[in-house]
Amino acid sequence: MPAMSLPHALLTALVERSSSGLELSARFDKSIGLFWHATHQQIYRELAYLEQQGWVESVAAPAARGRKRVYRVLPAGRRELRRWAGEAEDPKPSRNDLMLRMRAEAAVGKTGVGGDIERRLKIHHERLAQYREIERRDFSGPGRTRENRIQHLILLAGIMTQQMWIDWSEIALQQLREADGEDSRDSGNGVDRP
Amino acid sequence: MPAMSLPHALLTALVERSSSGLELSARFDKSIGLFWHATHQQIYRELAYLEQQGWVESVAAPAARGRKRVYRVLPAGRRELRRWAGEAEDPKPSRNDLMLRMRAEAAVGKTGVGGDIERRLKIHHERLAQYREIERRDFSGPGRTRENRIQHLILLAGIMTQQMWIDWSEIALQQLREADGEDSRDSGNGVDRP
DNA sequence: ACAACCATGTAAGTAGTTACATGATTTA
DNA sequence: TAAATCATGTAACTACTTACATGGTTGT
Repeated sequence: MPAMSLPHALLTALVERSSSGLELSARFDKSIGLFWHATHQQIYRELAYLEQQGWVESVAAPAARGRKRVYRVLPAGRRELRRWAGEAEDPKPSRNDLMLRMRAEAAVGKTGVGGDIERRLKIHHERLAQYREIERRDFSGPGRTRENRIQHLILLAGIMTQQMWIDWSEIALQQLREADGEDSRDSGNGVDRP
Repeated sequence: MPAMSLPHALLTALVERSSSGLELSARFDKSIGLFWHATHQQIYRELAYLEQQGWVESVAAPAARGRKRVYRVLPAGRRELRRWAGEAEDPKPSRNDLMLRMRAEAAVGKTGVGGDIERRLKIHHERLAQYREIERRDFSGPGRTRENRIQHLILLAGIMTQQMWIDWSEIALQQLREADGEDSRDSGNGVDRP
């Protein structure tokens, strides 16, 4: 059986709250968006699939505008979600194009990849600040329910990921500066590996 | 213009050493494999594309078996690789299905996701040990060339990633055990956030 | 001559992205 | 009544995966 992550991610979001496609699309980026992304086109396609499987039902939104439809999870959908969540799967090597560019730089010489690392460093700092703010807002009191703890753990994974790339970027920039410096003069600075 | 990461990853691997498709496929997993994966089917397809672009040329392997062809990067390929490596691109939120399953567990109750975290913890430990071994073998002397430093940085990113998931997994398992414990009795253990 | 393996591929399907189309409601 | 924006979709494409096919070489 294939992985089918996206349909189950949507099922989860709909268990948390029944929504229309566009509402889902907006909520998706803010919550699950830390570790998965989907465009609205994909979401509409998958919603049709969920309904065809009998996992959700949809009704035209009452007293609402246009063609809006609200999707609601059915018991069969909850069962399916529980089944899927218990499945085991190996962690996939995450694709990272920066690492490919690094390797290309190693192979063919200076290409300016350092500039991109600086750009990304800023982005990771911004995201970290955002996540810390969410943590302060939603997970600082003694909320202690199982659900609350798990959601905090997911956010924590996001925080740790951003922090890791910040640490790595700073080491990388320092190493690249040093390598460039040694080309001209001044070799022998104290450099320690992390 | 699309990202086109895979063709450029292959170009990089071929700059490092001219190879046949199957050799590439094997080398790929060991080096670039930390941050990208590709099946041999994909690789053959992309090799045909690289040749069609005039970035590589291939010759029937001399004194070799069967239909084996060896691919070699042309000057235009090097130029293209340098151009691509200097491009800027935002870090993509890495897709992580475990985080989806966590969120599903938060939404519909206990599903046994903890068992999978334990399984993954072992896998991350194994990978970390492997990477540390590579580090010891290939990057422990004072190799100090720019190329050597960059390749070490890529490996370092792999090491830091594994370490991060080990740290996270241990926190997560502890939190899940606590949440389960508090359901029955014994609430109030000293728990600190990292 | 047969098994094991080296080497390259085709076909079909799943997943994700980009560009564009369409109509309905609200706001200026 | 025009612009903005809400809401849902289609079409075409790129990227990746899984299953299978085919022929050549080496070892027994």
